[in-house]
Amino acid sequence: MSSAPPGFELPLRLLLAFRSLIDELHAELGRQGHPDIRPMHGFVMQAIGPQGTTAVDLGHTLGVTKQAAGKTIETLERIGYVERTRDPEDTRRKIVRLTPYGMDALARSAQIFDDLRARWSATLGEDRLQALESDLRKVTPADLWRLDAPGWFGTM
Amino acid sequence: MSSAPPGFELPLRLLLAFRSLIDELHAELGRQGHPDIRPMHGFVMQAIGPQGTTAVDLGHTLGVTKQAAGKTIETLERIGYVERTRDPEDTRRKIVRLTPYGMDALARSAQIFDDLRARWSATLGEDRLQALESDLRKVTPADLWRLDAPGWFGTM
DNA sequence: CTAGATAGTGAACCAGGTTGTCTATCATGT
DNA sequence: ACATGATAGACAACCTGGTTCACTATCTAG
Repeated sequence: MSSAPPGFELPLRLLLAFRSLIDELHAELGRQGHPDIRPMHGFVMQAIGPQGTTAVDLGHTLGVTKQAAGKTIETLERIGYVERTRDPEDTRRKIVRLTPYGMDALARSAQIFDDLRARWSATLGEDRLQALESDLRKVTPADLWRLDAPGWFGTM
Repeated sequence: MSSAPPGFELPLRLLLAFRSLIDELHAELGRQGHPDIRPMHGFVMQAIGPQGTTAVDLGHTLGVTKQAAGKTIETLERIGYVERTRDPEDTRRKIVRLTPYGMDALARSAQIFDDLRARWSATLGEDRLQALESDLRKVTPADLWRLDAPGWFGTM
């Protein structure tokens, strides 16, 4: 039986790999006119999506409380990535929508992630990369968004 | 050319995979007498190692300020995982060492990580898992510890 | 023996999470 | 028609784990 590395290397490599993608994303986003965006903003905007959402829904999607979602929305609003409007159908609700600036960030993120994936593909070979993705799918939950990403590392 | 998934799936899967390992580690650690330990504590204790360190060194290893390292050490001391003694060679320095309780947590973590890796190996096949690890090594920095793990997601 | 570097600490601040509480609005059953 | 309960959002107080700035104590070198 060939020697397996110590088990603790695996999680570290996964985190490091994640980090390196995110770091490169944000370095590139900074160069492309989005210097103030931070990792969780990208995830949150991805979760908001083009059609908008509400604080409660967003909290539900991300697995955080509505208050936390509300704070994050406030921040994103302050830096110009989203805007809130009252829902005329239900005046309790406020619809959170990406601004054109936010849409731009989201589109650029998608492009940059594709480019980064292409770089990995060039390094590892597309077949190996697809195998890696396929393997990761086998060991992770189906729902991509329930990652409780914002702050989970600090609080759990 | 066969269809590649959108690039943003990859980082999410990496994070999710990391999370799931860490969550299972801590669920198991909780069952084995370490209910208060939290994700970053494991990393920090791993970084402290059996021979001990100092706040400045630890901060350097983890990529955070010495003050942040000091706070974390304080927390670990409070819950009994490390202890600090003055260095007789240089009375400015305080050597941080794992207590037997801390050693126990570290040993159990290592065992649990090995078990979790074995589970992945059973799910994916040992060859695929080794391929995955090898691929991750190709796209991550060599130094396993420079992950700025504690809180990095919140602050960057 | 003084000047500069280094170890640790404290204070003030920030981000992002939590729980608990409150108001406004919607929806429903009598 | 209206009281009751559920829901959306906001506010406050608090926790963690980061940051910077400032300070003391100690070591090291010229």
